Amino acid sequence: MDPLGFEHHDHRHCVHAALAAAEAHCARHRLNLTPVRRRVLELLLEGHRAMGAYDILDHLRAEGLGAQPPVAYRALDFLVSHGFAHKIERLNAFIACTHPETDHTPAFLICRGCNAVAEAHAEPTRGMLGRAAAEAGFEIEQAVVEALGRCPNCRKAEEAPCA
Amino acid sequence: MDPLGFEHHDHRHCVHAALAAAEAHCARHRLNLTPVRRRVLELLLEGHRAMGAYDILDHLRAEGLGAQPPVAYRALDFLVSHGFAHKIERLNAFIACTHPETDHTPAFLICRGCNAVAEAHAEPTRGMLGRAAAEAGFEIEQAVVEALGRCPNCRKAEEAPCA
DNA sequence: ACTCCATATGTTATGGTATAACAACAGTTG
DNA sequence: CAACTGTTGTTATACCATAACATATGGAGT
Repeated sequence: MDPLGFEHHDHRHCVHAALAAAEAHCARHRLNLTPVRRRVLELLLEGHRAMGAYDILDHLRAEGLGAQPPVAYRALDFLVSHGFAHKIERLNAFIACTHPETDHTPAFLICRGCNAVAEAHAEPTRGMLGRAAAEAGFEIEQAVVEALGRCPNCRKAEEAPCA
Repeated sequence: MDPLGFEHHDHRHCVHAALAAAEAHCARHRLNLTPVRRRVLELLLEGHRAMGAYDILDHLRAEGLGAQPPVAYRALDFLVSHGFAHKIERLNAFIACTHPETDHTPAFLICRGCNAVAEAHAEPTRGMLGRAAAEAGFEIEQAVVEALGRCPNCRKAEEAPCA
């Protein structure tokens, strides 16, 4: 397990840092990072991959933080709507944001081998799509950009099947 | 109802033309455009918008063409895998392709006012996303590009609330 | 004609994702 | 304290999708 940038890194550290950043952000913006919401963000950060709402719910249940789907979905809605997490439409799953604070339109690279997800940056209002939208008189408010393919690790594994 | 390019057009004609084109393509490529598959494509073309699998299924049922979900899903799988239709991940719905034959990576403009969907063309392997993927060593095989926003008609309606 | 095989359809059952609707409670503001 | 806002808890249900197996249908080869 070493997704996101498809590289290894100090995971323990990044979880804590992201959590602290989220807390600071919420304090600054008068947002209520309740125990459930905080824990869901932590779970997403720890998992460091796309997780289904019911995966999350299983953890919450085990910890006595809520037993019904709406509990998980509400926490996820909060995180997504404030930019702490994103939904991967293609997977019906959620993932912690790797650069919150930064105003960004996320794009995802989803590996079909290991399901790792890396977050990149897109500018949907530019390029061909932006031009097409402008021509059609369409106002883009939000965009889902998800590329499916194979991450470097899985490509390597396929070329050199030494396992 | 006048989606796709967000403009009015001779709908009757485009349904027939698209259906004829699909038939020709299937004949040429030895694909089996069975009654169910043909009818599902026709429904998508007639509806001219994103339709859920169960919407489709309701029609099929009413026409005695199949009563269970797999019937609809299988026909949709066929159409999608041969490029006659696309799945809109964001809506969990399907839409007829507006330019089959052409080899293309579809991108969609989805209006949150009227749910109309226009199909544009994207080149995910270029631009920022392509660069990010190349840097990460990620090989893009397929891409989902879906922009949400407001179509010209709904924008107009909002500015001049004369209804 | 008959068997074999591939493809397509039919059906049952189930699994996975998501939300509506309402009840209860906490904090805070006037 | 009363009214309000926001959060959580719970029930119930709706919606989306597929696994698994049974049944047909239509060639290809003999």
